[in-house]
Amino acid sequence: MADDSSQTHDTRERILDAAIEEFALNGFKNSTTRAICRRAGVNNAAVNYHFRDKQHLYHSALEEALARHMTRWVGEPLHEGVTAEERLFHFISDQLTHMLGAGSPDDLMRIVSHELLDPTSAIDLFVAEAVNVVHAPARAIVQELLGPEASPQAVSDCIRSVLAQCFLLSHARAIISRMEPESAFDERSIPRHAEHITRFSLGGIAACRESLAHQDS
Amino acid sequence: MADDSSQTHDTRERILDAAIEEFALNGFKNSTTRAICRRAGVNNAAVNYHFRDKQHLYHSALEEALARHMTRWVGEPLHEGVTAEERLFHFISDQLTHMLGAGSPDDLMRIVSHELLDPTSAIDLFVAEAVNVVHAPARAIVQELLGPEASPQAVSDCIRSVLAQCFLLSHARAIISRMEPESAFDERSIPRHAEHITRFSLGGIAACRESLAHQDS
Amino acid sequence: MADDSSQTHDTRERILDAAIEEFALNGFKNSTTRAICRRAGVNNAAVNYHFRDKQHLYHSALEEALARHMTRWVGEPLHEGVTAEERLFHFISDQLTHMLGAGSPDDLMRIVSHELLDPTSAIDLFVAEAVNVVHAPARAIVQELLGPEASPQAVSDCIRSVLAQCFLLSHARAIISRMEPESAFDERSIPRHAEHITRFSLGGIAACRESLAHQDS
Amino acid sequence: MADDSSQTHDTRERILDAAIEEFALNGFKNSTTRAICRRAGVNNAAVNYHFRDKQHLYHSALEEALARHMTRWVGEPLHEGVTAEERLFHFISDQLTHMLGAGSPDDLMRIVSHELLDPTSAIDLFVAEAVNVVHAPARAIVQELLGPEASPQAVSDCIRSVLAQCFLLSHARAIISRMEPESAFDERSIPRHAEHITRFSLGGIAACRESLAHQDS
DNA sequence: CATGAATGAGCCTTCATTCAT
DNA sequence: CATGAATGAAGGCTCATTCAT
Repeated sequence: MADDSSQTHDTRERILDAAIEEFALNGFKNSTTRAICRRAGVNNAAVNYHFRDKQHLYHSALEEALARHMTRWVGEPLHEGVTAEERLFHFISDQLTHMLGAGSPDDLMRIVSHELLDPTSAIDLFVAEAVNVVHAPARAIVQELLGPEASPQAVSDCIRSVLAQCFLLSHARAIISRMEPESAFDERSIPRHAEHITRFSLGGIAACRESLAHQDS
Repeated sequence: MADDSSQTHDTRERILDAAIEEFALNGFKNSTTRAICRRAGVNNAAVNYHFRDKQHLYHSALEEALARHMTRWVGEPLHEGVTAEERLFHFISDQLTHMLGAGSPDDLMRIVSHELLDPTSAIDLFVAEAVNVVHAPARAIVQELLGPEASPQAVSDCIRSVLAQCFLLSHARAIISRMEPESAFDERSIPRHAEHITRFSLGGIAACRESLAHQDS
Repeated sequence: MADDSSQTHDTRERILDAAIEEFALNGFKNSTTRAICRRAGVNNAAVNYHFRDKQHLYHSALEEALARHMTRWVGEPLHEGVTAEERLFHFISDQLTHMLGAGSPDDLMRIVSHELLDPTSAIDLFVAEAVNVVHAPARAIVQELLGPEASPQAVSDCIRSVLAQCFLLSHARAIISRMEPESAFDERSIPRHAEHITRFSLGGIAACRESLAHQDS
Repeated sequence: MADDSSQTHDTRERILDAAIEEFALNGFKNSTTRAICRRAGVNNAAVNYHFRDKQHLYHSALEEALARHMTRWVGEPLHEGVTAEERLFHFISDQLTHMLGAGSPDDLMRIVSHELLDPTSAIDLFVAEAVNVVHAPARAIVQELLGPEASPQAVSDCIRSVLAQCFLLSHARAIISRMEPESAFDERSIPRHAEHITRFSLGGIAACRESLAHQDS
């Protein structure tokens, strides 16, 4: 009976779960409320009752997915005295873990990808989140590596270069795994990728720092 | 008769043109044969008559788009005696031009992105093209920069790091332009981005080369 | 307890108020219980709770509207010694006031109009009311004007002719105001219309009286 | 086979027929395209294919109903030398015939009534038709009866009084037949009603003429 | 060779109603 | 006494496809 009541009452929750999965699979327009309701095991009209609209359901689903992502992302602050290089490695590992790790983070990435292809008003949610949760910590690390005189522009360029490498692994998986079947793509390969990206990025940032130094003098 | 055949060819061709643009904009499922036919100025039934199916039209459109892209990508081989650094810069500039440049190349990128999200059998076409047209020249350059002893694995990792930076600019445009409105994103900004990516990548590759050296010894 | 009962009564009453307005505006089928409940500020299920049904609510609303109309229509009996002509003018003015005057009388007219188009069993309520409240006084006046020998048939014909002129102003307002934008249609124009209708009707009744006289002789 | 082809090809026509009947019965909002298509024996999507929209179907149906009405309304011009009184009787008989006569004219009247209760943009069609086909001939007759000095306002008032009596018979049929069951309402009663309305109206117009004369002097 | 006409499936939404609390 | 939650039915519309010509 406890099971029954819990099963009965969280219709809203179940719709959100189903919506996140469905929107991740097919994007906004290609997802159907019917499929979402079927997946959630509720009546078709429930979507309109609880969320007014397919649009509003989408927004609610995005916010929910982001919220879940944030709670999981504890972002354990590194101990004092850790070098910027080590923090960069940690940051990259975190990114890869959240992008490639099993479970719903992948849903969020797919939703982002759909938004990138077909931006709706919801994309602003991601921009805000990206700025606060990803860009801010990255900026601290990269600024330290580039030196205090590095312009915001230069820092942004390097952050993009770092994130791009993480992002590609998640986004182009379909092609990469076809081109290089030998490079495994499961969770166990994350450290290997993190190492390469860190090494490559440290070299890249160092090169940029040198270039800036020459430019100034 | 010449008139008739040219007219016939025109219809098919016009549908293909329209389909490429439409599929690039909206992906496969979100594109409607109606919109394609309206854009092409032909009857709704023409798609089914000439291509049997929406699916078959999609595949034909992809092949056509790829073919056009290949013919345009003459890939003028660089003169002998050019340093690997210069060739890398050229390669990156080419990539950015084809990804960000106005016109149909962007169409192809969008189609690729859609395929990455929702792979169909058509994705193999892109894999083959990526290997032949993009990866092969990149491999030559990076191998030279990494040194002859660098393993294929190491080379692939670096190629990915380079391409990732190009790809992000094209794919995450929607977010980047919202996060950094100051960084222009038109064709004129390509040289600036190419310079940064080249510098960053050269530094990264150098770091990887050093690491390999240490590892070996 | 007094508080509770007044609260209860309030809910039912508020639903009735809202229902009358809504049914007047949109008729039975085009009115939604949702809109009624929203307007009344009560829960959606309240309609079914208090009135079992949309149908039953409709009948209750009609009865309520009629009852309110009756209490308002005190029909102040004219002083003795007033001529039939003056009483006719008064009668016509009354009709126009109740048909065109602002406020709920108009609601009742609209409900009647809807019933005329789509008669339900509720129409009998209106027939009874029309006979008692409208037709009876009119009959007295017209009979006096037509003369005592006038047949009920002749009297009914003339009553219809008089009422028709009043009714048209209320019912065809949408067309008339478009055809003759200059003739104002607010409450202030009632006397002007009443004068014309009275004059026209007196002439018409006189003509009928003459005709009856010729027929008899 | 001739039957089959004629049956097959006039889908548009059959939809229009069904739409006129359905809209006459239920008005615009309460009519469903499904019911119309069922009645017409065609697919649900046929409405959208042939008329784009429920709205556009409505307009097309109105225009068709009006056109049919016009062709039937041959309006045989009266011979010269006919008195205005006789022409008025003819006019009123025509109106009653078209309002009460069997067949589709009733459909048109019901659509008009629905429009009067819930005006849409389509009401302008009726206004135009009313002006041209009904008001213009009536104005000629009434002006002659009222005398050349009668103001347009006075003429309009009398026209309304005449038309109101015709209109009531068609519109309030549901109540009248309940109040006076003895007065038959079929086509055979038209002459009797026409006679009364003519007599009443001639008397009314005469009274107005006298009043105008007094006013002037 | 090509097309106008027609169709069945499916989508999003609204509505009146019911039920458990 | 009253309500939030949930539902089945239905409605307008779009889409890819087929068919007769």
